[in-house]
Amino acid sequence: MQNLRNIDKQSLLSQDLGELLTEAIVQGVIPQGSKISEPELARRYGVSRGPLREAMLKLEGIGLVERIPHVGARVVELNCQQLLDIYTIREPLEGMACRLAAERLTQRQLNELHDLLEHHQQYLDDNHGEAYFDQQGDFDFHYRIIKATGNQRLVTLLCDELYHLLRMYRSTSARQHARPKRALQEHWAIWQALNDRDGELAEILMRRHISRARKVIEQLSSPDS
Amino acid sequence: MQNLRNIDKQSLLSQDLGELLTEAIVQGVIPQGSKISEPELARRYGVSRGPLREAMLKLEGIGLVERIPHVGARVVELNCQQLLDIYTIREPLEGMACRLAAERLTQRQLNELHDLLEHHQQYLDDNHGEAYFDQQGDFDFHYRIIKATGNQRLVTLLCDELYHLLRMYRSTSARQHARPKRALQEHWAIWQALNDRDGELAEILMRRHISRARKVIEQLSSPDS
DNA sequence: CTTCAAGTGATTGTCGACAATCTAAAGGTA
DNA sequence: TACCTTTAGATTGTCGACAATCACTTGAAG
Repeated sequence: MQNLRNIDKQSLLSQDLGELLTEAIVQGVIPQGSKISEPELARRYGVSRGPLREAMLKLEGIGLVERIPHVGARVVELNCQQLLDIYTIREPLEGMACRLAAERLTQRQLNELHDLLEHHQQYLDDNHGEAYFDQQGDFDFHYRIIKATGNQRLVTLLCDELYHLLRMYRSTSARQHARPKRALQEHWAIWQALNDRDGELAEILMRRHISRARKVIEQLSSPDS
Repeated sequence: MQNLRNIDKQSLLSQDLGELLTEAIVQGVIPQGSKISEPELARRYGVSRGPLREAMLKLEGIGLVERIPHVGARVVELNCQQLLDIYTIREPLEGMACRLAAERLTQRQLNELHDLLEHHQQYLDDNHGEAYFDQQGDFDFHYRIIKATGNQRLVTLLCDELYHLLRMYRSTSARQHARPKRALQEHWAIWQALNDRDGELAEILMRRHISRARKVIEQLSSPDS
């Protein structure tokens, strides 16, 4: 496990550690709510506590861990309310991203999006229950639209921060993406609007897409309706 | 300057340093684009490089400095495009915040908002050109609405991250808040909608409020219109 | 004069160690 | 038994030092 010492170019130990720990947390290898012991992790990865602490700082910034002074760091426990909060933020932001993307996506990017959806479609039609690719394809679609806005800060905010938490939730929650086919249909509709350069419609469709997903979570959290 | 060693309770050196440096950068004491030397700052504040590096990591997370491996950290240079990007993000987010706040603000909070605006109004009427308080009051208004949503992640995102950059811009750019009275009028209109529990209108007004401010910046960046 | 190479100085990244603080077990008292 | 104090252990926060890398000067060749 401790083959970290990358002879590679200028890769920083703290940076590599950050990515490694992010994956470990997101995929549930380090479970939610578990305490993170600096000496233990440092031994496990064969590094000093310095770079590890710096990596933890980064994870705290993303919101994957919570640190309490003189006590230590724990992996966050993502309850339903926090997840709903994330969707509340995503809805207007990604809606806006769609509107901008409708203006700025190149024809080549639109074609690539089309291929992505077809690829995704085929996977679902073949009835691979493989949640991994489904999730990958789902996120990829959203990522590309967000990046197409050209708003670097928006990209960082959504892709580098919030989406880690979503991936974590989907990895650790037993039920994975309750409605993959319906979601893909909605992606197709969004793509159509983008391809028509209809930003207004694309925004509405994306907002509904996220809003529907949010409602599914809402019902899970309060099944007394 | 180096009276950092707080005998206070459990204040972390890295944490205090982070807040201190944030203020220094936001207020322009450390100018935009300037290089940040770890040994120099460490000497100046009488601390080791460890906590200082951790503070820098935090600042990088906020977006106040940029770090390049093996080279060092620089204070970001906020060009107009990046500022526009921030407003692009704020518009839908704070609009949404207003809609939620219209439902969740208590009467007491609404009254406090009212007092805040009256206080602000008086300052402007007395023709204090004091940009500082104007800015303070402006931000306060937005802060309170955002916090009223109860969405902690939204609060962190806007108040703890994006708003530092705005404060930095207003402190360092010569022209400060070109239209304080007009902006206050818009705040009053928003308050009115909030007080009427008209979330839909409050959202629209807030979006326009931010959109107008964005247009002012847009014209500054490209005066050839 | 320009351009490239080597060398020097400073800065960054990483490490191990020590002090301050917290956690938990042991023991004593009501 | 319940509760508080003490104490031992471990963990976190901070420090100073060393190795790796970069920036800049010096010098030489074309």
